[in-house]
Amino acid sequence: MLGVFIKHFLPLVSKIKTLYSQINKNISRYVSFDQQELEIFNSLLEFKTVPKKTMLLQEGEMCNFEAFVVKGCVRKYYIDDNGFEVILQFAIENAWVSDISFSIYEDKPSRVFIETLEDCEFFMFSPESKEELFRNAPQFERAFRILMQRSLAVTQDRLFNTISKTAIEKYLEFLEHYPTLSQRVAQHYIASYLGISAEFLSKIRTKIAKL
Amino acid sequence: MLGVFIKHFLPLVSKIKTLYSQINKNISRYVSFDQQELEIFNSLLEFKTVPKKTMLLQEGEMCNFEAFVVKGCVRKYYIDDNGFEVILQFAIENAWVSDISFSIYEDKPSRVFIETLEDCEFFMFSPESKEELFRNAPQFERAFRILMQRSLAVTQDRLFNTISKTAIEKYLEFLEHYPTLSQRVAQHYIASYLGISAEFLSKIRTKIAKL
DNA sequence: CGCATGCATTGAACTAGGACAAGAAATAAA
DNA sequence: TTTATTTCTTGTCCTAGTTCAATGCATGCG
Repeated sequence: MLGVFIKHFLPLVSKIKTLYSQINKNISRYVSFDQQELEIFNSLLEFKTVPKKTMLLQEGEMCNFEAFVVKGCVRKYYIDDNGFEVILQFAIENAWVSDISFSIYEDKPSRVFIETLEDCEFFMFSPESKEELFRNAPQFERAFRILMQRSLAVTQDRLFNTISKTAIEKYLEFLEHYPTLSQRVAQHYIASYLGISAEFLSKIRTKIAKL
Repeated sequence: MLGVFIKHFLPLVSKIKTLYSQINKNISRYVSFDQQELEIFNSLLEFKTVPKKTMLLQEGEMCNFEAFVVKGCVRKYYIDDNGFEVILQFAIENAWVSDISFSIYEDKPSRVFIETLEDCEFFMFSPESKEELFRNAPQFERAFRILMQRSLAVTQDRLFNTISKTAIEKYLEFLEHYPTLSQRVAQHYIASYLGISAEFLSKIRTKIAKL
């Protein structure tokens, strides 16, 4: 009996500890928290395992989570008027994904989809838990403000690139910026992220390879 | 003596009151504050009048302000590798402008310029004042987080449009979204904002006019 | 007032990137 | 292993948008 406990339960406890320390490290990046605050935070998170090719959010639904990617890879995308997918974000280890856009144009339903591309592990955070967190440990308000601010900076930078750079430049910059991602996800997803057609990306790649 | 006071000073006091109520209304949009909190907030703001065509921020400088536009219009823009301006934001009455990007790639100097397009009135907010505000009235952390969140949603939406829509669609959507702006700023600025050439925007406009 | 500088328009030639189609390669499924 | 499905490549033709003039129109400014 004790043997079973040691063999199965202890490693699990140890894994969970590692997972919490992963997200705690992330949230403490710009604001430092004491042990008690982190425990409040951790108690409000829900750990979740999701197989690949699973939809976390469908068009028109209300997004009732913020997800921290412990492991795996997801894409967040829109579908435009002609039925084309436009990928807004890849989220891999230690990134956050959620849809915040619904709050803007309250009348229009959100067109955002969020889908896992690999088997994933998440910490999920509901709006209610978030409110409770802010009530019990107001310092987190600050941490989330800074996270938001960084996302905004990244998005602005990407907007600038999208407007001012050629397809080749965008692709090279993508490779530099997300070196592992080109191995992990299909080319046509990268094309969709860069705002170019899959065929053209392929042509770019052969051109680059010939240099 | 009293006559002078009544004639000059009282109207000024009244104007200042109106100005404060304008920014207070804006900051209270998603979080409500009591009178005392608003007074702390107001005491940390600096009111500033700036003539048109003035640079508030130059490339490479550190952005040491967040500006609330009381009156007037400014543009925030990057310059790309070929020397072309790309306008990231127009800020008019009741909008905030600042450069938050410097915090991301700490090594590279910021390429952002902020310039007034009309005679402007601002409330300026320094990073130090902001910290002091958060210390003395932590509720503001929340308000600024939500402002950030809205900016992010707007920017994401714009990124999506930039990628997925044609120039005509983008222009029509711009007109709908910022109806007054097309009267207030030069066409080529709007073209730069939409990510198209000034000539092509002109062609689009004549095409639209003929319908 | 005339002049200069910036702004909008129009046209002609050009190009980056898209759309479509058809095959090759790779991955999954059976 | 064979088959099926998805992904990647390559070629041809096509178009949205650019670039580079040249010209007319404003607007400010000495």
